Amino acid sequence: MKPTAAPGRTPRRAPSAEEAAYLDLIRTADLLSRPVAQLLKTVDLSPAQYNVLRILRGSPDGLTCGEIANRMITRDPDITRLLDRLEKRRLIARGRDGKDRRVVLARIGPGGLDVLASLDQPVRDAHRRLLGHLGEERLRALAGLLAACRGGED
Amino acid sequence: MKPTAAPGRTPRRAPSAEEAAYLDLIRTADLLSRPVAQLLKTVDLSPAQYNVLRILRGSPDGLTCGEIANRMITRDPDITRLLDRLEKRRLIARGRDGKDRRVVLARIGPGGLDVLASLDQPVRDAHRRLLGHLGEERLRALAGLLAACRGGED
DNA sequence: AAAGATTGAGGTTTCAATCTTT
DNA sequence: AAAGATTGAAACCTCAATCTTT
Repeated sequence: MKPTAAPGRTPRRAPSAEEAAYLDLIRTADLLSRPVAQLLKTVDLSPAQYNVLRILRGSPDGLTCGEIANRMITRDPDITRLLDRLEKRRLIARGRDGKDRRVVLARIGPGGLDVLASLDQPVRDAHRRLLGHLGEERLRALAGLLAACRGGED
Repeated sequence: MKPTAAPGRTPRRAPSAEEAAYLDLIRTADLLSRPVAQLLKTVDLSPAQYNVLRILRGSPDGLTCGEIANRMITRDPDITRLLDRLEKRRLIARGRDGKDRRVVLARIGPGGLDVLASLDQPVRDAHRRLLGHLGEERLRALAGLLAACRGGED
């Protein structure tokens, strides 16, 4: 008996392994990022803003826009206005550098450190809740495969 | 000799395996989705719009907003305006259902099918270019791990 | 001219509130 | 009242053009 499609469903060629993995990857990232974004929203931070704060916490001497852009986990073509919003809330401070007056150094402030501190444990909990059931071994296998994905042509 | 941090870099506790995998996942999804989004932009489609068209191609009898939302690879809380834009370009058509006049059925049109047809090969090529170097075995392992990720608490 | 950052304009996303039909 | 879809307002993202300093 030949395979039959569900009603109203046009059968198409089987998806390639590449396409299947690609879709799984996007879908999974979206699914897992959502609860974290929800958590961040309780303190009115977008994932990108949170990412910037964590980057700046790691470099208390301050970083230029370009350096921040390089370290972002997600590409962002408008660091300026991202920093604008954080500065308006006094979570960070900005200033021109003394030597090269083209560059602007962004630094995290006490307010930013406080917000981050209040999020550290909840974020860790969320990660564990979302991925802890995989166990260390599979998590490392996953990390390895993802690194291999990023080593492709593009 | 005790481990020393890079200049200006505040050392922090080693990230948990969950956090590392989480960040890798988000980063990788962003990185891989970008070239595809670029390709779609050549025909003025966003990834979400492309996703809707593919979903509708699979169901020529039409689907309700709710059904479309369920099948989206990425969650979208505003299917209405997504469809608005596609309808304005005559890639899809919409109409109220006869029986239950609350529901709106969206159907793909000839224009939408044409755009999709023009994209099928380039999209396949992009997937292969991005992920083909992994090989079938690792791709399947990846798909399995991603499925396990989605089977978590949330 | 090039590097670094900012601004303007348009489209998109998001939440919540609303409208319509059951 | 509940399900299904639409609308309003505000924040956000993106591209290209601009400004400033080297």
